[in-house]
Amino acid sequence: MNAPHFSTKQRILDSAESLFARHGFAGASLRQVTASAQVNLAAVNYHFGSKENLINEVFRRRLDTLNEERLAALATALKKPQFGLEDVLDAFVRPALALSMDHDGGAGFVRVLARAFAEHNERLRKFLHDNYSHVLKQFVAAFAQALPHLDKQELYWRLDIVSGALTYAMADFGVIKRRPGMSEAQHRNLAAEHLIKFAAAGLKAG
Amino acid sequence: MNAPHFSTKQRILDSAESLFARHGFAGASLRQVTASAQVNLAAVNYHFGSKENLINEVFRRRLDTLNEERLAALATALKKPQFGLEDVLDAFVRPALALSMDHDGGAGFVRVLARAFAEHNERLRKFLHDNYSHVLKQFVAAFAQALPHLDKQELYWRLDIVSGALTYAMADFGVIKRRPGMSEAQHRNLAAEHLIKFAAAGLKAG
DNA sequence: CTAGAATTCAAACGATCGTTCCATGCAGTA
DNA sequence: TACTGCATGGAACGATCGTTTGAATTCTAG
Repeated sequence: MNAPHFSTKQRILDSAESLFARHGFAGASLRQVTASAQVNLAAVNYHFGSKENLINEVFRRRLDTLNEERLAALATALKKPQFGLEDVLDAFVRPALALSMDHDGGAGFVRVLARAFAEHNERLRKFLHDNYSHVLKQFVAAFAQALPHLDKQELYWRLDIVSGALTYAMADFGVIKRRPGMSEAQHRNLAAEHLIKFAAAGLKAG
Repeated sequence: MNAPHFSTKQRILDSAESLFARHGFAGASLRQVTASAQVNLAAVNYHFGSKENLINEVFRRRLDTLNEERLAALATALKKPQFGLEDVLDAFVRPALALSMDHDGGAGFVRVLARAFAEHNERLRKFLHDNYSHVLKQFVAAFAQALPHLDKQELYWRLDIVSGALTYAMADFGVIKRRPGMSEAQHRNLAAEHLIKFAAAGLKAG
């Protein structure tokens, strides 16, 4: 399935991402992963140490760039003389949406992300918190600035719903068929508009 | 953990629900389930035939009554001279929200439900479709009536986001602490209002 | 009370899990 | 050419998986 001219590590990561998306972290075995990647079984423990560490690296590979893109987009949005809620949401949604429509595996990763949400795995949450909590913090601050009428507890509560909804929606993006005669870029823009409009309306409501 | 004066089947279902919520369907073994239920390992295959059938029965036990309550609430809402979007959403959300705040295991089941959403398991989806598609149909018809300005494709698209968002939100309800000095019933009502307001705003937006 | 059905039990089945070991292949260096 | 390092190979480790078996036990109807 995977071309042999990529490195062993990369092919393992690609196969792991795809199989974790389809069968979950516990449901996909290292034998399935290495068979799909066409590498030896022992290669996983040689290159990654353990299955759990492989899971972490699957996340790190995508989240490093994804969160950089998000922070860059947020910084751009904050430079606007008067930025609004939609600008903050756009900075959060659009990079992930682009990833979810990526052809070389990114779509699978967003489904892995949705699984991680549902898992509530303690070690996985610790890993994500240790590595990416600064991103969440900056966005919470920006949301608080754009939604001054919400107290902190109410804001957290609504952001929790929004992030869950967005993750779920983006994970299903591969399933939803786009209208005939519409390019993929158009479809992505339309989807982003819907998501942002939807989330903004919910956040502002009340 | 489980009182021994309940039937073997019921104790297995209780333990399975709790462990599936915490570790997933593949992650929770039948040995963990039967140990927690304090029954013999073979009891699962004796009473349920297989692990997969046990999973189905975990869903059936809660969804039978949950969907009955939803349909009853929807029928009541439709009797109103002019029902609105919020009434339909209320009929959908409130029974599930009550379950998610139930003390005897219902809270765990909603997390199981969120997992099923993320799983995209084919056999599980078939089971849910075979048993409860008529409920979804009635709600879609009611939503279409309350949102006449949305075409069918747009409605499906938004309902997909809404149901995913609501499931995620309700699954996390156990985590969110209620304000001090507020009764649980008050907290549930407040949460229902927030969810409905949030979902309604998103559905009506644009 | 007893025969027969229903249930529980300990034990084991083969399969598969993550992990480990050690030999082998293959660079680049002295 | 011999040595050294990393990388890969096949094979096996002990543990655990879902499932099955057959005997022991409990329940129930006549």
